[in-house]
Amino acid sequence: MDQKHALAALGALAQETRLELFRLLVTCGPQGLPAGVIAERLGVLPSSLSFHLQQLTHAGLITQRRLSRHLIYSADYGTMNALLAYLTENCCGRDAVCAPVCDPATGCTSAAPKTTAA
Amino acid sequence: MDQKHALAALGALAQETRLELFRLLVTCGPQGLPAGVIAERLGVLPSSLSFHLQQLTHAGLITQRRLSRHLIYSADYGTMNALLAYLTENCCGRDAVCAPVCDPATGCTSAAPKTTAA
DNA sequence: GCATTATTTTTATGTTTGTCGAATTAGCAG
DNA sequence: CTGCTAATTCGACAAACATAAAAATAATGC
Repeated sequence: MDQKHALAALGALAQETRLELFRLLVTCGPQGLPAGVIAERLGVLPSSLSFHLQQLTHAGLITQRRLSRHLIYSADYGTMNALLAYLTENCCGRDAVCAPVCDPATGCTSAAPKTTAA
Repeated sequence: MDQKHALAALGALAQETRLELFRLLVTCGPQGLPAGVIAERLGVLPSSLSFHLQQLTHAGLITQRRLSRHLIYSADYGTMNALLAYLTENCCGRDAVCAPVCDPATGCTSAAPKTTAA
């Protein structure tokens, strides 16, 4: 992740509706939610939601897929992890990065795997 | 961290100068840097820098202390960690939080210690 | 007290951003 | 093709934001 992408991601998250929306999708995992359900849950007009979904999508924080008439949105954990890594890069003057790794496949583990060595 | 504070932090970071500034301070550790040095390094006018320092301070991402005539700014790792935790809360539908822990005292370790020692 | 350096506050301006309602595209069923 | 639902795009307006120059505050040393 470079500065440009980090700024896009941070800018996308720095808004009430979008932050709620992203956190909602984060808890839903790769399964995601259709736009209509999201609009209802957040209590936001469809046109507004569409605007915010676009911002998050453009920032790479969420992805879209179609299921019949519905558009399903889900969080992009890769971008999320990259953003966290960018923010914590070289923290405390070290070469290390104290970033988490949220991987829905492995069940949301932190940076250091407990048993399986890389 | 609640939504209000998270929004303040994200909004503060969602700006080129401030993101650079924060990352600079993150790499400097608790020691921090005086405002003048930061202004020179980032190539921004003192008045602009002051504005951005205020935004970051108000968001709780950095702290200020005086050293003679200089005002020294340093990153607030506690707020940073809280923000990362907020973003990753209940990820993948679990109760867990895959948040990192950046602690300058212990050397910026991730949630799980890097070596075998617990 | 007065000059000097370090930093902040103020004021003004141009740009970006969020919201809402209406119109539009997209897919599906009869 | 017509109707129906799901979601997006468009257009206009108010609000929030970043920037720069100038004035003001704060601490230090003579």
